[in-house]
Amino acid sequence: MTKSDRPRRQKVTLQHVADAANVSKATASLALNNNPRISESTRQRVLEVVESLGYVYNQRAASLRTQRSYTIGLIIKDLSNPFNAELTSGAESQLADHDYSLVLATTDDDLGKQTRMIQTMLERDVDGLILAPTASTPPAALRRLTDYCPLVLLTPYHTGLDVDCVGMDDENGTARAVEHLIRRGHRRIAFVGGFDTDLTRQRRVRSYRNSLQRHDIALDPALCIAGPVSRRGGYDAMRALLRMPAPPTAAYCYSDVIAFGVMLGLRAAGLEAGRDLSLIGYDDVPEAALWHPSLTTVSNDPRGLGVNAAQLMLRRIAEPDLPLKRIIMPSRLIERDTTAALVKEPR
Amino acid sequence: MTKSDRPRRQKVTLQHVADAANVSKATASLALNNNPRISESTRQRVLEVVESLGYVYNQRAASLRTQRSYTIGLIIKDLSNPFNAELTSGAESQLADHDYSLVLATTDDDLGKQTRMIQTMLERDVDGLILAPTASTPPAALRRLTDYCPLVLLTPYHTGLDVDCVGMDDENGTARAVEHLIRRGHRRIAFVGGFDTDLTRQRRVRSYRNSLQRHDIALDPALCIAGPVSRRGGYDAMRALLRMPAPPTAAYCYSDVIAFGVMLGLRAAGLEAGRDLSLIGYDDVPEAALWHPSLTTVSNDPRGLGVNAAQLMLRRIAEPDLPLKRIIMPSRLIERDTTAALVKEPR
DNA sequence: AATCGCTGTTGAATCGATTTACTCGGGAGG
DNA sequence: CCTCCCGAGTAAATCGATTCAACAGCGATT
Repeated sequence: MTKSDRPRRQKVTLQHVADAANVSKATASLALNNNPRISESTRQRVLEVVESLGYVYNQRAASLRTQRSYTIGLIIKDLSNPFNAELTSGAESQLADHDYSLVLATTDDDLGKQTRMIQTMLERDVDGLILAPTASTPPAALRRLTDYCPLVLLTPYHTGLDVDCVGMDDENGTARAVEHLIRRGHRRIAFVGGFDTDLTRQRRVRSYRNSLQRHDIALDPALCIAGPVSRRGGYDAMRALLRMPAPPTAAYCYSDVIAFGVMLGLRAAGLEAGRDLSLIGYDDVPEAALWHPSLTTVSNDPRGLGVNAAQLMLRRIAEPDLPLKRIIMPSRLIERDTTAALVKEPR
Repeated sequence: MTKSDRPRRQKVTLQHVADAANVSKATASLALNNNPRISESTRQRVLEVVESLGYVYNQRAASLRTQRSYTIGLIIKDLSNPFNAELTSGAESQLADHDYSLVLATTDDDLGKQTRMIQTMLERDVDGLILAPTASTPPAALRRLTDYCPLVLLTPYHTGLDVDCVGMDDENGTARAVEHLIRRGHRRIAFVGGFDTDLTRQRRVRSYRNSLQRHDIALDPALCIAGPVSRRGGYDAMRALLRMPAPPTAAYCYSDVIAFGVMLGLRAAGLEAGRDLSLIGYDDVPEAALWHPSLTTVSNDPRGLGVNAAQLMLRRIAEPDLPLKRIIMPSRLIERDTTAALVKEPR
């Protein structure tokens, strides 16, 4: 048996509907669009024919005339990352609520692939593009892009471009975490994980340094460790830190997964987070609450990020002349057991 | 400052390109499509003009004539689930490799929303639809759908329809897990988590029962516990099991997250998985290897599932008359610490 | 009876590409 | 010298909708 046994049905067009309902194509179109100039009886007749013929509206054909595709492109680095999956999920449901479809593409953080995907999106004629640009994206390319379609960037980074942005508040989230540690009496606080090419990390490191300096704590470059964003990365970093002559008493990690690795590294040395070292992660992934001991972390709302990006895009499409908007999503510190009082509260 | 300061540029069409290159629209089109009838010098001239005017090809307009949109729809239940995120990621990259775009929609496992999303996809005129149908989907609806576009179902369930399918091998995965426990001497083996409306769970429960019967172990319905797919669900189920007069000595869980809950439930009673109860999960999520003790689990390849679904769709589009194909992805058992020998190996 | 206004409908142009059938000038073959 | 063919290019139809100016009826007004 092959699929050809039952051939695909011939496509039913508006012309067929019009013929069957004994009206013109124009009338059929207006009827389906609930135009008040069409009488109720005619509209009903058209609707009945639509039903009986199994007509499906061809948005693609219509968009040629209307110049709107009701389609938004989303370009992210990858979907394997739960953060991005949540973000995408939020954007998708927000768009679906407004009858827009989501076209998805990933770049694997590769500029060449990003360029190709942007091109594809423009050829697909999306009504707007939501883009998480790779770090190496030249600002000129983004500016040029705004000539072709509305753009929303997923970054809090102020590029000096007049482009709508939605991003996380890395600065404040970091400041809150580091100051929490300082308030508990810590002076030697490590920053663990991530690579310096990452814009998000650059922002967090900057804020980490500022917080220390605000409290007159000398910076020790050796306490800022770069490495892969994985458990392994955290594990290795912790082992290295423990070999130092004066190991840190607290660590602030670029992400929760790194923090988990740090905890494993500690445990391998017979130490425990919370008791022997205060630890804070970033992201508040579900395991953070369930790990033992539970992880203090900075909470993000990736889904909210996606929702906001989609909302902003829809607003921009509806009112192109609205002033620029830059949304920074707040972060908050979730206090759990890895920062239970190690050193007594001062005073 | 408002966005209107720099107005969007007027769209450049093929007609503009043709005019600027002093050729007809037809010639311009043929040149861009590398048609051999167009001389090399003319082709070059057209390409130069394309570059200088910043022309972008309008796939949407072209598709009206060619009847191909180079777009595939993917409808899943939700993206928050890492399994689905991986699946989507696999499908997207496979499609991108063949210059197809992915249009994504989610149903939240709601039949009404699924119906609406299918309708939207058809209106968007996708070249094919990959669908993870909700359990309550009437087979007739799926059959009707095949009249409108090529369809690939994400399910191993044999619906009796002549539709291409890609699914996981729940039966074998389950059999392997349960027989592993039986071989280690267990007789009272619980099945934990999920609800009976879920087709995947139905298949696993069936296989679980078959395995027990094959080894002449009497079924105890009280050992099969339904509940939410969450840590909480696993926790509550385990507490209930421990209150039984004769608690099970092993548990097979519908998913890893449930297994994590079971471990927490055990721990709350002063017991430990691996030592006091053998435990197997399903999915092999990344934490499974890192939890303490590490979790024995059935490994799936969700990304491979997505890749296969996309491949099958592309093949179907290329050769509509190919025989039906039903791909079952193999599962394998990953042995870790939660099934370390509790009872001595028999013999 | 001529005019007006109103309602409901329609013919035709349009969106931006593809594709078919045709033109045109020049060289090969008889 | 006439025909035929060939290579290079083009005019026009087409895909399936939207949209607007125009237009039939028809009852009411003058």
